[in-house]
Amino acid sequence: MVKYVKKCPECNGINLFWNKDRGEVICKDCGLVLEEKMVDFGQEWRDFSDEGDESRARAGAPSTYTQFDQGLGTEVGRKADIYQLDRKSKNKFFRLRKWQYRISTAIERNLKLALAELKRVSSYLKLPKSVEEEAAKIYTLAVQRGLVRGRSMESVVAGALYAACRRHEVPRTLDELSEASSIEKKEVGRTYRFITRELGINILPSNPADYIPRFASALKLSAETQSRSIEIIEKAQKAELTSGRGPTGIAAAGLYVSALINGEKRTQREVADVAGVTEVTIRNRYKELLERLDLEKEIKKTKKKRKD
DNA sequence: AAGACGAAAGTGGTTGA
DNA sequence: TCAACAACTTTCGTCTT
Repeated sequence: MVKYVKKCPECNGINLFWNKDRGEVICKDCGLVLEEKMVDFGQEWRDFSDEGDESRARAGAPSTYTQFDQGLGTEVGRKADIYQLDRKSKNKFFRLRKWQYRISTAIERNLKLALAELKRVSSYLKLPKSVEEEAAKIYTLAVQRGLVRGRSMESVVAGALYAACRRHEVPRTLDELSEASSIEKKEVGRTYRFITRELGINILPSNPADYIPRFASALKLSAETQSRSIEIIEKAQKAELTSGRGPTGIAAAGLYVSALINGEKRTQREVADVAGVTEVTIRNRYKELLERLDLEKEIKKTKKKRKD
């Protein structure tokens, strides 16, 4: 596999490799396999590596996005390469190398800092490693596409983490991301939307049920209450009470009702605080749930029981 | 007195002309 | 680009437990 100094037309990533045996060029960032004929363009595709280097078997650490350069470095040429060049080419060569150096060091410095921040926020939120990796990947793509320009590095990190959480179905609220990264909630949401749109990823609305375990444990509710609230949410989804609504509000209302039914009452205030919505939103969802899912009987039942 | 309820006005984002 | 719009919030007064 030979590394090219050329950007991927799909994701604009710089990690393109030419597999000589197969005659394919593969982008390590988006997995795109470029058409063979692109290789034939010859001069467009500059190969700065020397053969011997690459044909040697290489066994290294697995490539990872949380390392700032994925464990792979790019360099324009070596000293040995230039002996065969005339003066003009030499100048060109040095110019190129200077630029390559400037660009790559700037990007690498940024990535180093950003990934440190990313790790900090991620561990603060106790996110799984897989999410951290995904976020690092998203951030790396964002940097390569120049999406960080005009935005603070921290907010892009927060946005990338938020996106990664959603893709792995371990959603955190914007409030939590905001608190962990000390970026305003609005800003996190804004950059999240921006980078997901620009990178063309994701866009599947998060499932309210994904929030239940975390909210429930924060409120010290029993496992029965948890599973009951998930049932309620599933019913609500079938009754089309969930589309267009904020998932956290639905999760909060479901949890509130099931707590009532199981005689583990929490105030609307408590649930609202944990879920990061207001009491009003809980009330609205709660009302809809009662109307459409006739849960009133069940609540009355538990009320009677408590009297006994 | 605390919690639940609901009306009214304001905010930020989406959508469609 | 702008206005209408839906969801959610803030605030506040009233009712219930």
